[in-house]
Amino acid sequence: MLKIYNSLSRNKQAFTPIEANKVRMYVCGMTVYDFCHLGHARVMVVFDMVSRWFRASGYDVTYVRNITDIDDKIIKRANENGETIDVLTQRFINAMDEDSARLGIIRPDFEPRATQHIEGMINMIGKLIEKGHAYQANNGDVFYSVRSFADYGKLSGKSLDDLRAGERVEVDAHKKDAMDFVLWKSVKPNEPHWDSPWGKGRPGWHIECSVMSTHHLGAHFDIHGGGQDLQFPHHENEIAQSEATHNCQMANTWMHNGFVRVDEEKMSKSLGNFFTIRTVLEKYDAEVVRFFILRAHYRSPLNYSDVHLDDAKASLTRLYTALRGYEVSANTVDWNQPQTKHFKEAMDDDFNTSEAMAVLFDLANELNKTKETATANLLFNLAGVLGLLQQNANDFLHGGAIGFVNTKNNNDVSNAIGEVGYTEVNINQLISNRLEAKKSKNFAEADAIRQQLAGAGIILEDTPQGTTWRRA
RNA sequence: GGCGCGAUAGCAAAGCGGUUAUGCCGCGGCCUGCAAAGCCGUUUAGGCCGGUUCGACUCCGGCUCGCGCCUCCA
Repeated sequence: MLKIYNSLSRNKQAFTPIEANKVRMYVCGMTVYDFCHLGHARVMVVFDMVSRWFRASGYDVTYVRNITDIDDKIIKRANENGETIDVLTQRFINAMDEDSARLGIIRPDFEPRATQHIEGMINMIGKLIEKGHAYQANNGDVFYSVRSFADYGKLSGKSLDDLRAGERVEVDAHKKDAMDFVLWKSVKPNEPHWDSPWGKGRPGWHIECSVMSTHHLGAHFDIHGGGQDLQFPHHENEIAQSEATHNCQMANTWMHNGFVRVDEEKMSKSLGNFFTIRTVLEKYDAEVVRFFILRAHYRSPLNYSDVHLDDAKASLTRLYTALRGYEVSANTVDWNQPQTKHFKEAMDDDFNTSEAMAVLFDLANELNKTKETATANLLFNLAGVLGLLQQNANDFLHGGAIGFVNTKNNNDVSNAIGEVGYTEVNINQLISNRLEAKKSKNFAEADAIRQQLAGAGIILEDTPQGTTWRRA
C-alpha cells in the first residue's frame, strides 16, 4: 500500500485514487526567462520519479506540468535583451527540454503554457467575481479577496491574522486586505495584454495553475506537487481560487519537494547562488546528477557541492562496474522476490528512494559474487524504475571525464598527454602495447603505460576477460 | 512576531524501542607480477539536559544550534 506525506494533513496517508487505477497529477513547472538551475532539476527529477513509480505500480497516470510564459520577470528580461517575449520564452523552453531530456525525465503528458489559457483564466476570474470572491479595484486590477474564503491558510497552516504582509514589501494600496492577491493586472505601457471584461491586461500568476489543472485534470484531482517554496502563497492561492470556483476539494494530496541548498542556504535566483543544470552537466554526467538527487529523500534538504557530486559519481560507478559485461534487457519486475519486495516497500513508503537504492547496492554485491545474468537483469530493471542504470555500462565508465577529445584525430600515442587527450583508439592501442609488455614480463614498460594513462585520468583494470578501462 | 522543518559516524544518507542500513573515504586480509576492480573483515554515530522503559538514535518534555515560509521563487 502506497503512503504519501500530504502537506495538507501534515502526515503520511494511504493513497487512494479518485478513480480506480488512475492518478491525475499536476506539478508547478518553470517560469521561462532563464536557464533551469539545480532546484528546478530536483522538481523535474522528483516528480518524474513519482510518476514512474505510479506507473510501475500499475496506475494509469496523467501528469501535467505547466509552463509560465507570461510574467513580470519575463517582460523585464525580454526588454533588457531587446527581444520579443515569444522569442525569449521559446528559447528557454527549448533549453529546459534539453536539460530535462538529459536528466532522463519522461515528458509530462501535458505541458500547458499560460498564454494558451488566457480565456479560461478570464472565465474563472469572472466566476470568482460573480461569487463574491474577487473584486476590481479602482486602479483596474482584479484581486482575490482572501477573507472571502474561510479555508484560506489550510495548506500552509498560516492564519491571516498572523501574517506580516507588508513587512518586506509595500502593500498595494488598492487592495481591501493586505493579503489579497492579483488575478488580473490592468495593462501598462509597452506590456503584452489581452482583452477582458475588466479592460485590457494580463493574468496574475496564481490563476494560471488553477485554470490549467482544471482544464486537464478536472476540478478535483489526486496529486498536486511543486517545490516547497510554492506552498505559500502560490498553492494556498490556487486552493482559494479553485475551491471557491468549483465548490469542491482541489487536490487530495499536496506534495512538496525540499530545496537544493548551497552552503546550507536555499539555492535561488534572488540569492544568486544558483548553478544551472547545463553548467553542472559540463562537468558531470547527467545520470550522476539524477542519482545525486534521488539518493536523498525528496522532502529533505539537499546540499549541492562538487564533493557530493563526486561522491555520487563514485557510487554510481560501483553499480555500473557491477553491470559491465552483461547483456541486459528490459523486463517486467517480479515484485515478490525478497529484494524487489524490499524496494517496493521502500518506494511505497512515501517514495523512500534512499532505501530503495540500498537494494540496488545489495544486488550489485550479489551480482559481483554470483556473476548471474539474471541478477544483472534484475539490477538493470529495478534501477530502471528510477530511471537509473539505463546507459550501456561501458559508455558510462568511458565517458566520465571532459576534455579528452582528440582534435588531431590521429593514432599517435607517443605524445598524447596534454592538450590533445586520448581517444578510444589511442587507449586501446596502449592497452594492447601494455599486454605485449606483460607477456614478455616487461613489467616496467607495462606499468609505465598504465601510469601514462592514469596521468590522464584513465584507469586500467585487468580481468580474466582482458583489460578494461574507465575514466576516473 | 506567527507558522513549519531539521540536528545520525571523516563525508553523504535511511530505517528502526533491543538484531549489519547503504554509498564514498580510511584501515586489515584475500585476489593480482604490481595495481585497479571485486570479495571478506573493520574503525568512526545519533546536538545538549531530563523523563518513560528491563532496554531509546528511535517515544515524551525542555534547551541549544541551523534552515525555511510569511514578497517573486522549484
